[in-house]
Amino acid sequence: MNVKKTAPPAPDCREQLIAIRDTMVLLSGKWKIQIIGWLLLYGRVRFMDMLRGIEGIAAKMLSKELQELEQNQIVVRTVMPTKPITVEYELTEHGKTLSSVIDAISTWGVTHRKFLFKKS
Amino acid sequence: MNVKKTAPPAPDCREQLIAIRDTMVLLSGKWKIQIIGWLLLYGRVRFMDMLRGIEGIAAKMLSKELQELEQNQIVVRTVMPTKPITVEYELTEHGKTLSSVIDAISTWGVTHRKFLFKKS
DNA sequence: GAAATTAGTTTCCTGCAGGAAATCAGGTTG
DNA sequence: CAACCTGATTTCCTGCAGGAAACTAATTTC
Repeated sequence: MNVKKTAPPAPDCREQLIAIRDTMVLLSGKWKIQIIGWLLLYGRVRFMDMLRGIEGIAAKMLSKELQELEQNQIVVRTVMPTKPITVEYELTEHGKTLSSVIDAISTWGVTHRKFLFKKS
Repeated sequence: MNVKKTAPPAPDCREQLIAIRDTMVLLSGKWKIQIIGWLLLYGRVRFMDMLRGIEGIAAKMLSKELQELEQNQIVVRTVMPTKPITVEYELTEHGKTLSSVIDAISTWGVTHRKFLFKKS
């Protein structure tokens, strides 16, 4: 009976795992992280610019994802009194704190690409 | 015609957005980030311990997600010559570099919780 | 030899995420 | 008034992600 026991689930670690799950629930959906990345890079952006810029996204999806982000206070929606009405989206102060997450993801993507390159 | 033009998609920003997408493809699936978080916290872990510890996951899912992570060289699988055979999983050196991402996600989750608390 | 444990695999089923296209509604242009 | 732009919303459809449960197979314990 000397099967190596791995560590039991410590309660303090649980919290971190819960925090991870909570975050991922907010960021769930195929497009949310890309949308936030876009907003971090460009600041205040019009709906149509995102629709054209984010490759492959459909209007319904963009609209829906933005609504969810707005509900979670990650994004603010502003209707502009322009000729054809335009709507601009930007990150809230709280939304901007997601830059740490997005940066980490983006940076790791570059790291990973280098890793694959070294191998081949 | 003084509609405020938002920034045009600059090619150098594109790269970052692609890196984000690449990372998220690797981490896609309901359980991968939680699994990696678990491995970061506990190091080398047996299959059954994860199955019991990660709340709600089914054997099929755990097996499948681990296989995908192994294919992407995030995780190593080791069969141990124990009495009932056991299999241990751990992060590769490359997999461990994901800690920057997981930490950011975990930390933000805590930040977000505080943010919600302040509001209420 | 029955029961249990480990690590899966297989099958079957379902919901919903997400895509395509049409529609709407307000405003401007020609 | 027809055409076009904006920012959606609605409908319809499909695939596949993911869950539950049963089964395999090797080894050990009782």
